[in-house]
Amino acid sequence: MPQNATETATTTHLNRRQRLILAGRHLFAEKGYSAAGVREIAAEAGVSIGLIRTHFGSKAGLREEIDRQVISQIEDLCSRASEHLGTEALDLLVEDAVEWVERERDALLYVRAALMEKTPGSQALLRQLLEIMRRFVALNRERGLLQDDVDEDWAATFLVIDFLGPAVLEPFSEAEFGMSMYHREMVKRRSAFMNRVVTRGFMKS
Amino acid sequence: MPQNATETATTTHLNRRQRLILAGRHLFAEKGYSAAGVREIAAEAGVSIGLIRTHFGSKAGLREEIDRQVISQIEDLCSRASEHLGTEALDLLVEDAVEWVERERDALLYVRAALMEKTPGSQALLRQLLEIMRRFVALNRERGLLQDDVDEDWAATFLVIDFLGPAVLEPFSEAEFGMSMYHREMVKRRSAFMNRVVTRGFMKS
DNA sequence: TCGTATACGATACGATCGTATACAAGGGCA
DNA sequence: TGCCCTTGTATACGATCGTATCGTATACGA
Repeated sequence: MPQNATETATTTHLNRRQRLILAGRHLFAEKGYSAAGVREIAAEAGVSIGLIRTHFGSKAGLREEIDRQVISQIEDLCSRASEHLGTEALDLLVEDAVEWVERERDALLYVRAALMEKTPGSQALLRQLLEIMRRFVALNRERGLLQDDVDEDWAATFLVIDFLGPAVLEPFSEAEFGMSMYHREMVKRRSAFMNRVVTRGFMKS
Repeated sequence: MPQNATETATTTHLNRRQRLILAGRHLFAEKGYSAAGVREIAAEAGVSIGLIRTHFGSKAGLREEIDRQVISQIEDLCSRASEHLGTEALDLLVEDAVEWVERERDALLYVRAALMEKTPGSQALLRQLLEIMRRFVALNRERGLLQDDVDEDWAATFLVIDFLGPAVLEPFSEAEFGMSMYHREMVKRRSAFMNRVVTRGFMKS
């Protein structure tokens, strides 16, 4: 039943399916997979429960589809930054990430929630982040932008943690810092600090 | 009904109550609050479901009690490190944390899970961590161990993220790194890397 | 225009959820 | 001894969970 006559069958299909994905992503991110019910998701999407079964087979199938879409977004997000080098690339990644978070806040919070529950999707997501950061570190070493005797594995892990950290803190950010971790002002300060840390540190030896 | 005649009423009480707390902590950490059922918790503790109501009023009450105990443990953990200065204190914190994780692995994973769900308990926990790191940074500044023009708020946040990061990655660690994040070898490398980062960074400017 | 496949909604089903109730055993005290 | 409070188990209750089923509406090819 198209909502208006101009919609074709195909767009209606995609719309309902996509509405379910967006609603699921939002509620999984907000309350966690277990706490978010299929009725709630269907209600938020404005469709009936049965559609989840039709399109995704089950609640778990819906999650898998959401995982695919979000992982794809992260790939796009990081591909641009990985073409650059040095702290400039990190700045670029932060910049893109901020733009992405403003546009798709639910996707970020979904990543956060997914990492909390150990699923094949979250494992894939983390592996991908690690891979990206490892390539970044290796590339910088080849170009001589790395200091001597750096533990490259840990450098990559460090970058992953630094990327995920703000997302983990985000739900508490308003209460603790008075604004989102991805607020312009916050990002500017964080970016400046991290830039300094990776090049000079902040403590005397 | 004591399980054996040598147990007094009091120790039986404490044992059953504490067994519920330990089982709840374990299952909340493993599957998340929503996915862990009261029957499952009671079964793991080896008591009947009704005891949760008797001792904690409800499932939520049980969580609050677990929160209190875990927060108290974190307090103890950090109090020793906060009496020291410089990178030495960080090493000390890492050392204590490792010993604590080996002893109370569930507690760490519970912290991780609690941070994923935004509850009063998790908010309190994060606030406490931030407070500890802020004091640490301020103390180091007073003693002249901080470099000039450091954004102290972000330095504290950075330390919190660095403290929580390994816990967040822990469930994936075996698959990605072949060992726990808190394995001796892992800790040694991480400690060395972080020590270097906070004093010199790892990239050329 | 008819036939068929698909999209969709309404509703029913069985399982499991957290909680409430009923009741038993034992300790402390009058 | 009689009473009460605590600790504890067993079980029942209503709600909600995810899923299955079925009827119908729509789209599209012959």
